Formats: sequence, structure tokens, C-alpha cells
Amino acid sequence: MATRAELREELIKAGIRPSVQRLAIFEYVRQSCEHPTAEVVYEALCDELGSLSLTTVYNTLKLFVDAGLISMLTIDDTFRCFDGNRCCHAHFRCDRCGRIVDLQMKKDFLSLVEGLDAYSINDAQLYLKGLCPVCKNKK
Amino acid sequence: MATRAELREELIKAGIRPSVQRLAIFEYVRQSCEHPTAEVVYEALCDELGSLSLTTVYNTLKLFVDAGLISMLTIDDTFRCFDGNRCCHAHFRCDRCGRIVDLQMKKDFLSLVEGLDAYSINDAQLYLKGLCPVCKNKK
DNA sequence: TTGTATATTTGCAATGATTTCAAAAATGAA
DNA sequence: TTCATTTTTGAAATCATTGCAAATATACAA
Repeated sequence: MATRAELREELIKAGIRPSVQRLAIFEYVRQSCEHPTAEVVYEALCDELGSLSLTTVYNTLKLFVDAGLISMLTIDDTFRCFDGNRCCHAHFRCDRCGRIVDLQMKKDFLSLVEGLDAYSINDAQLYLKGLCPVCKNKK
Repeated sequence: MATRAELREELIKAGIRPSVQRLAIFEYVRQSCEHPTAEVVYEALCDELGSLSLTTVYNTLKLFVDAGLISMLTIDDTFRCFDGNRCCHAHFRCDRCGRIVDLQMKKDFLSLVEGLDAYSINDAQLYLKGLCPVCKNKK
């Protein structure tokens, strides 16, 4: 769990000026395990920041994604969500309850894909869908 | 490359009545290597079918996805596209030119994910993003 | 400190892919 | 044929996301 000062440094290192809004959004996404949407980030920080615009949240999240600081998930086709967890992991989305959970995975999964040498890879996401343990047992 | 009769049989086996529209849409997506969007399917089949509604295309594609006959890709966050290729493969989307290409991959990649036994998996997609060989060399 | 240029934030309007819905058409069974 | 059910249609509605131009904050030079 990174401190605010560490997160600020990380933004600066990425060439991003750490405004109040940016730092708050960065901290929120990095600490969250819930894969928040822009809307959720907005709701969560509105009070803390006094004022905040949803547009700022969208712009800032895009800024972070482009800088490689967080990732954007499109596992649910009806909305995007964001992930600050930098460890290598896959995502599972339950078709029944909609929950998105992280699943540990081995790092070298890219070696299973053929002909990747000719490409330059910036982002890799493995999405799994089906029934989660809880919904599976409910029948 | 499946014949029309074979595709019809496949729909029936999945419990889907093979109407003219459904069969045409199924055939189009199954034969295409271009990962078409609903809009593209609609444009391509409008003439052939005389009349066709975009709503029918959306409904029908959803029907096929739910039946497991085709898959829906959300690798590009601005639109969905569809894939009739039933072989195990990953998808790459070029950040520069936007092209989506298939990449061969070994079938047993799910073994790299830990703790999957408790889940029931219906769909798995590996999405890679970055620069394609052409855009990479353009600098 | 003051002034000025630049970067950032804001809120509202616009966009566009997708869905809703109720009517029309097609199909199947009797 | 007649009636019930399924499928298709098209126009309107939805809603997450983006565009834009004004307002605000910040950095820096004088």
C-alpha cells in the first residue's frame, strides 16, 4: 500500500503534474480492489474534494491509462472500469451476479501466443466469464 | 468453410429457428475474418435480404452469443465486434491503426490461472494491445 | 509581489452505439 | 383457413462518454 507521497512521486515520474484532483483519483483507483467505474470514482471523491467534475474524472483516468499507470477493463460491455493493481492477474466476470474478481496467474502467459515478436505489446488482458463459485452452487 | 445447410443444422441443434435473417447473419459472421460490428453486418446484408432492421441484427447477434455460437469482442472500448472463428486464438488491437487481428495460441492457457476449479467458465478472451508490425516499423 | 502565459478543471450540451417497445409480418399447428 | 406464437421492424429513448469553451489554478518572469 503506497503512501500519498509515493503516489505523487509516481505521477511526477510519469510526467503528470500531481494536482489535488489527480492525486485523489490516483490514490482511489490504486487502493481500490473493486474495479471502480468513472462514476463510482466520482461519487466517492465528490465529498472529499468539495467539488469535482465527472469530466475531470474521465479525463484523468484516460491520462493515467495512456501513461500506463492503471488499466482500463472492458470485460463488461456495458461500462468500463479501472484497475490500479499492477500485479499480473486475470479478470473474471460472473454472468449472473456481475461481480468482477481478480485471479492470480503466471506471468509468462504471453509465451503461449505465437508470432508476437513482430508486435510491440503495451497491454494484455485475460478476461474470463461464467459463473462464480457462489452463483454456481446456487444452481 | 461450412455450407449453408450445415449452418442451418447448427442453429437448429442450438434450439434456434433458422429464419432467413438469422441464417444470413450467422453465415456472414462465421465466414468473415474481419470481426464485424453490428453496423457492418447490417450494411453487408441489407441488399441481399431486401430489407433488414439494425435491431434484428443486434438481437440476433446477442442470441448467437448467448447460445455460444459466436463470441463478442470488447477489445475496442468504443464498439463491440463479433467473431465467428471457433478455434482458440487471441486478439490484438493496434493502438495506431485500430486493426484487430487473430493470433494463434496454445489451447491450455487456462491452466496458467490459479483457482479456476471453483468457477464455471463459459468464455475466455485474451486481448493484446500495442503496435502492429506495420505501425511499429513506421516509427 | 504583480502580471502573464500555460495547464487544469468545470458543467453543460452533443454524440453515438445500443436498447426499448409496440405494431406488423411471418410461421406453425390444428 | 384460422388462431396462437414467434420473429422482424423502425422510430424513439437511453445512457456512458466526449467536446467544448469558459472559469480557475498554477508556474514563472520581471
